[in-house]
Amino acid sequence: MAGAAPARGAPRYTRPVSFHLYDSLHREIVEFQPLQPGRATIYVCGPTVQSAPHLGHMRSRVNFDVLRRWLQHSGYEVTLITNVTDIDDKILAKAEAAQRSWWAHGFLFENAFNAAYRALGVPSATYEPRATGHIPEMLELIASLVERGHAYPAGDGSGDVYFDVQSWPEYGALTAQRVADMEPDEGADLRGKRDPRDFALWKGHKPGEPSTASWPSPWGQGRPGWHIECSAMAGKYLGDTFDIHGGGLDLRFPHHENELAQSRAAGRGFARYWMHNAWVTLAGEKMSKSLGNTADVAAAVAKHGGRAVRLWLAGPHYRSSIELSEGALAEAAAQLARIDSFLDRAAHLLPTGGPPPEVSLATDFTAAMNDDLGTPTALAVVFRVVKEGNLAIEAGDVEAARRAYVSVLQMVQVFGLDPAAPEWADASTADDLTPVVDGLVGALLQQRAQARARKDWPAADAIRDTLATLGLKVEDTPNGPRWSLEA
RNA sequence: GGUGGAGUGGCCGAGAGGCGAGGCAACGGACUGCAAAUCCGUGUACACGGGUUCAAAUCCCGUCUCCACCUCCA
Repeated sequence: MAGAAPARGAPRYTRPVSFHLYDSLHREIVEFQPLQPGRATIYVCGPTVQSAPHLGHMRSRVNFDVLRRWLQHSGYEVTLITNVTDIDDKILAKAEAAQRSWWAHGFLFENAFNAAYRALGVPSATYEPRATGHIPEMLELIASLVERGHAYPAGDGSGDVYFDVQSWPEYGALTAQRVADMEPDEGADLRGKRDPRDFALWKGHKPGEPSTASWPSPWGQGRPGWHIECSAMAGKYLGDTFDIHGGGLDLRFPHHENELAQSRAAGRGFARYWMHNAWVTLAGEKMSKSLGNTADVAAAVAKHGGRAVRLWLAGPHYRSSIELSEGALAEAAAQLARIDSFLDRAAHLLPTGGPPPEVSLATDFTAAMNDDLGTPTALAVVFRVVKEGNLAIEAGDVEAARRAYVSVLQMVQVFGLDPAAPEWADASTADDLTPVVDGLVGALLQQRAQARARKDWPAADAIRDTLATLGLKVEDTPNGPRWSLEA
């Protein structure tokens, strides 16, 4: 559990009736009180589209998707913005190495990220703005900072513009650091900075860089720095002040610290709450591009299924790091199979055409989710109701089984794991073939039934084994045999 | 040097002073032609050493080990 935020201790409350979250700026669990009643505005930092997504990237997106779903389920109208950083040093460098234009390179990986999100059942955000589409908003913000004395053009004529860290006393607030204590960049080239900790708002165009990667500005041709992008886009789509800013814990410094400083120095309220998810580790170390210990999303999805990978990501608490292993993914798949198995069994009990029973969300599930997205406890509630439902089925209590079915379905929807939800439609590509397969399997199962009727067990088992080798699982139930596709 | 976390049974993973979250695996049982699924039962876990307390995994002190951020990173 390395990497989690401070203890969730001290002042506790029992059974929060409204959403509470751990605000990483103030380092405590607080009640979520939106700027506008009934509305929640959220900005989550998206990827720099420089290379292929890995499982670590997915953690943030899945967790904030669960947050979005939970707030929606709680009655909020949620506006979620996730940006695409489609211009930066690495994109330029990697595009050149790959002999592609920087925008083609960026779009290639933007698509790859989107495909990965879809594979894990994460729908689009409300808007997903690209940095390059918001240069005017960034220039406006930079101009405002220069005007207020918090930014200055570099002294070396490079055309860079820097944020003046010393001019902003609150700098370091998000990460509880004092500027003086920060590790000095030893021997670093100041490049016209007043202080080595000053960061670039605007980067002057350099010879050799593609001219298409530069835009005119009052300080000359150039392109935006990374941090200013998020401030500008958050401001454009959510306003000067919005509710929640999210992202991975590793973005806290410098990215979020810088966003916070420059936005507030420009007179904006910016985010009212900050949420940071912990990361995915591999052999105890953080998964990251620079370490090279990344794991491919597509491979995990192909092996275990997107829903299992999603459950693996969403099951543990978002502020705990999670270790990637085959065993952990397989276990998530097993957990999912238990839930699905119940849903499958209980679905048959629902009256066709009639309205499903009205069931309110389990109160302890609600309490767990309201307590800073307590997904582990919430998941335990899911399993409890699954068991209750299974017992009801065994006891022939159809009404109780139906209620459990609806209850589990509701909870699973909050996790984004409803097997019937549209985001998983692609996963079951067998759908249009199902009638055909059903007919063929049905014919075989009839033969098996005949064999069983004359107690010809070897023949019956042979049919079952044949189907098993094709990936079809046959189970005998009191209501006759059922078959399903093995995951 | 500064900042912030983590160490829980075979495994994963919650909890945060007093009834062993939950899941996976394992073993026994019920059901089944055999399975599968399901249900029932089986565990005396909280890094180490002290301390506080009627009671400590949870609070305090100390120790060890691990991870992260301060440079691009979800």
